[in-house]
Amino acid sequence: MMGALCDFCGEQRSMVYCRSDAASLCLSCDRNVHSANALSRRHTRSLLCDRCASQPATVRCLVENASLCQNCDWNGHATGSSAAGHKRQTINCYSGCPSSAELSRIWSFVSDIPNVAPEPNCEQGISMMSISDSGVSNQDNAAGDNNLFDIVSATLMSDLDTCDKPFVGSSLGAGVNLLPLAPDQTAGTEDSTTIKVLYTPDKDMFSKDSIYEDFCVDDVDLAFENYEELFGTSHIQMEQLFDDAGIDSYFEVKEVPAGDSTEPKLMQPANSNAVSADSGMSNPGVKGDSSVCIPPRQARSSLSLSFSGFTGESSAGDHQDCVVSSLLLMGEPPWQPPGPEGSIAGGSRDSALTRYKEKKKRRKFDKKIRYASRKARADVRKRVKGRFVKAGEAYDYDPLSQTRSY
DNA sequence: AAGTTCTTACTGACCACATAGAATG
DNA sequence: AACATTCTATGTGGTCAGTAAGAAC
Repeated sequence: MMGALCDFCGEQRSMVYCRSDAASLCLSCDRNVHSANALSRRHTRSLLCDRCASQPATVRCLVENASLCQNCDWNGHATGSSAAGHKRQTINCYSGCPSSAELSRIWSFVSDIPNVAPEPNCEQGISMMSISDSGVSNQDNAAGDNNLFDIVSATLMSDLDTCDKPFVGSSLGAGVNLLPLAPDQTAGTEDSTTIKVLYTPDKDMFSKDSIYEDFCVDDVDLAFENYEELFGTSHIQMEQLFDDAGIDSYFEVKEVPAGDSTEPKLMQPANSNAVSADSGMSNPGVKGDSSVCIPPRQARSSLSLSFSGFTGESSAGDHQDCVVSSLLLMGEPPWQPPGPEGSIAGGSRDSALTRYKEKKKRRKFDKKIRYASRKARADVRKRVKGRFVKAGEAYDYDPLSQTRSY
């Protein structure tokens, strides 16, 4: 473990990473911050990567005895390297206010978990994301605590050595497909919109010419939780994706000359959104024309409905879940079988990626948490009707105790 | 079809205060 | 030029009032 300090107290060694807060925290501050209110308790956290100490670890290398984020794992265990065969174990995310004993249970490989007692007012204990052999399920459905990125990242990283998972084709070359389970596949879950993530056994996804090398590895962190870096935007910039040149500017959808057979036409985003299409949800805000300007919140609502099982996290994070998912899905035609005929021509995709990267550099950032410390303080500040009150004055809402003074 | 009422969704202002950054000594 | 101190502007989240749009009658 590297010696990065807690973003909150700046004193203790950080051990866990909270995606919602984009902060590395020691266990003590993790407990304090995430017991502040019901919302913060739903933040999903994971161990910090031992290698880069800046990203959440998703896998434990049993050979190196190190917790690694997706990026470090993929870099360190690249196909063809001597470390490629290392046995690895998925690291679970958690939410709530777990005690040190509970953390020890899910992170049995970590020997030095400090003794941290759960907050007395934290009635909600640990909620752990679990990985099943056939996919992923969330045991805490009642809490509405699903988190797409935990599920995606956890499953993506699980069992790299034994890629015998069910396979569903992908036009992105390989990787992750987000597919709504058929009713008969959702045994044990009551939510028919549960998303099952399937890891494809195509190890060529790491190859030099793979789209992934361009799209994920060298440009951004592979982890889905880095969607903000990947797309350089939060949900608030969703409209930006649709205005300007629109989403089309990222993935070629222009009509091409009939004679140009090397430039395949991609499906319109609205039609290519496999999840929304298959969810059976109507989407009044989205018409066939992808350039239609959708009011931001309406667009988010529609997308959220499509991912109704994934509305946990904080206000920003949950919507971002939907955004990135839909973008990923919109960027690829659904349900295509693997192989050359199912993948997008490299030239078109490369140009799209080039444009994406250029636009990413130009993009402006609006709403974004710039100071985690300020957010942390605002999260625990007493209020009257939502307004901050002076210390010592009467308040009607205390995020820490969730009690009202009158 | 036109007008009124009701419902729903969305936006921006408000508050205290720690702190980043600028200004000054 | 380098450092210390003081001052100013900024950012943070929950709630509410105001507004707009759509539905119902």
